[in-house]
Amino acid sequence: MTLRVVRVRPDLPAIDRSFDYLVPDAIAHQISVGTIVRIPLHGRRVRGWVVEDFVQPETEISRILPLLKVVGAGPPPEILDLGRWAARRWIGPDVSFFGSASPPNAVVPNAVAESFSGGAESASHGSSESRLRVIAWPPSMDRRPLIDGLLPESGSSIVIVPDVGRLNSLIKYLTRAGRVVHVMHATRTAAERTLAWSEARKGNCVIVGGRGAVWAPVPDLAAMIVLDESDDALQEERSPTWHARDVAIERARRCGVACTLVAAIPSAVAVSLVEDVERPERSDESAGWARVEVVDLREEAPGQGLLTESLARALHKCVDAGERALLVMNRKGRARLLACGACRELARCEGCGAAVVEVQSGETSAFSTDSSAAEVSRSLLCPVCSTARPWLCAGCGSTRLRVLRSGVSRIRDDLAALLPRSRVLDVDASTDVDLAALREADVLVGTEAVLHRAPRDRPVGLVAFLDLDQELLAPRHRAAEQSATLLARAARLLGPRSEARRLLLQTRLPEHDVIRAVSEADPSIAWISETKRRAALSYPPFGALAQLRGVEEAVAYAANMLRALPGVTVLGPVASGASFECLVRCPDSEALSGALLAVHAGARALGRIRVEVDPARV
DNA sequence: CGGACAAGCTGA
DNA sequence: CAGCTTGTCCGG
Repeated sequence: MTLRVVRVRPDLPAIDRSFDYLVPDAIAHQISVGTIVRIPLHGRRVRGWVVEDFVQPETEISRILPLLKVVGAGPPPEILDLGRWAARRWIGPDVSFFGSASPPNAVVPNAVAESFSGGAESASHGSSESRLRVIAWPPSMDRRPLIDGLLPESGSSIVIVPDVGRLNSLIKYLTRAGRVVHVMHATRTAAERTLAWSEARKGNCVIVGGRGAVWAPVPDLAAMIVLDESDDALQEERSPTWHARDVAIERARRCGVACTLVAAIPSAVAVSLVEDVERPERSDESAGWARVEVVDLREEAPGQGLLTESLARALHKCVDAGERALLVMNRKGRARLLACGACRELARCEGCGAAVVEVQSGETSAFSTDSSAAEVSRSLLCPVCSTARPWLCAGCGSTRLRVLRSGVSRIRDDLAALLPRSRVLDVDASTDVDLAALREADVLVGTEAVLHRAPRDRPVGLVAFLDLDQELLAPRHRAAEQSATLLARAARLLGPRSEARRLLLQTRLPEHDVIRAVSEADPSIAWISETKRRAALSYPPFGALAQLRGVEEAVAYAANMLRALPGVTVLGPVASGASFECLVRCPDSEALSGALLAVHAGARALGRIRVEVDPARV
């Protein structure tokens, strides 16, 4: 009788290798590739994944220890492979992907006889429909029938949805259509996610979830659908910065099944993957976008700040109709930049010279129904060195300070004055505002979080971006696409085109292609111009980007090594706060992975380097 | 990662 | 030279 030996990858990201273990007879029937086990390693007991079965051990059999126990079922072999692909693509440890593909709690493993013997996925359920489609679907056009139509009758499908808010109506719809739906979403409890994972393993179902759902262990994948494909929520923020859209495309390709990407304004990456972007009939398309009103800030009377005449008019109309208004503004706090009304001196810190900001004592209530702001005591604070200063000009001593740039809470007060009978509430992602308070509010003002947090109890009659240029011109290469996604989300809240409801955009760039695309209900204007821009810069999809960050020596060393490689362009390193960073560009992501992996091992000796492939900022 | 063991710094 | 820090190695 020969001893059964398995190769196990320990769940220790810093260890870049696997180890062999003996399989005790008592648990032999529960072990297969993917099974999560507990192993003894260097005096510790750690979790790991069986990555190979029936191996010929490399070390003497006498030194091999037995597995301690079976923790539970893990990802099927083909998902481990997909995880390895992602690990290379985004330069991360394979175990971080194995973790994403595993249930949060233990799942009883199948007996070996039951388990789907390898390649179940490769037995294509999608038949000849193995193709990639990109659909530009207007934000307010019901996409549920579209999705239902994309789901094959047999086999399992995975639907990735970044926007949790839309999840429930989709689930209800599909369930009513007779589908067996399981939800795999980070907002669910561990027990619920574990249950969905083990149900997915049985196949013949529809998995609906956030980005983590691309790893669902369905054995009979037949269709992959990614909704709001251009939404940044599909990308993991922490390294490895994997993107669910790209994993979905790869998984579908490997299984030979159809993959469909849907977005109001598809990303340049998505558009580059297909011959033609599919769109609804022109009349349906324009009906699916809210009416847009562009306010050219250059033509507005000076001194009124962001509360323009047009905005005031739209607000009154919305509030009078009993509908809710959402105002988006990405500057936090009160006045961010002040100047003396008498001598025009910029209000700066006497210590370090940084621009001081306005703070108020006794600033508490989220509601403000009056605007007796004069009675609130105001002072100045340096955001750099925290030096406080009284509310007066350092140059001439005048107390008449003029606001050059105002923040959310300042606008909230001005709105309260403009709409004395309405409740104005400011919202941001950090503060906890309870649902009751949100429901009572007639006007919500804050960062883009207002678009996510607005309750659905009342129709939204107005969404206004007070300073859209903040988004359009943000110093990130994806700024235009991010703005487009934001505008599409706003348009969705407003519903189909109607005379009354509108999307109001305040800007100094009324001719910007993202604004034109939205106001003309023609998303191609945005993706064509974005594609041109990317091509000119050799940015994705016309090249691959990564950002390296870490201590100076390590980044400098890596940058020099990379520069020496053919086809690699390196910008930097430059100091960024306490650390250093550089930008690496390659003709394609395979070349980028190859270059980074070649350098990574050597650079690690000099100190930790954080690698961000497809960085969202920069 | 985290323990083991080796080589380096300090102090009375 | 004990006693502690810092570095390098390695795991079945």
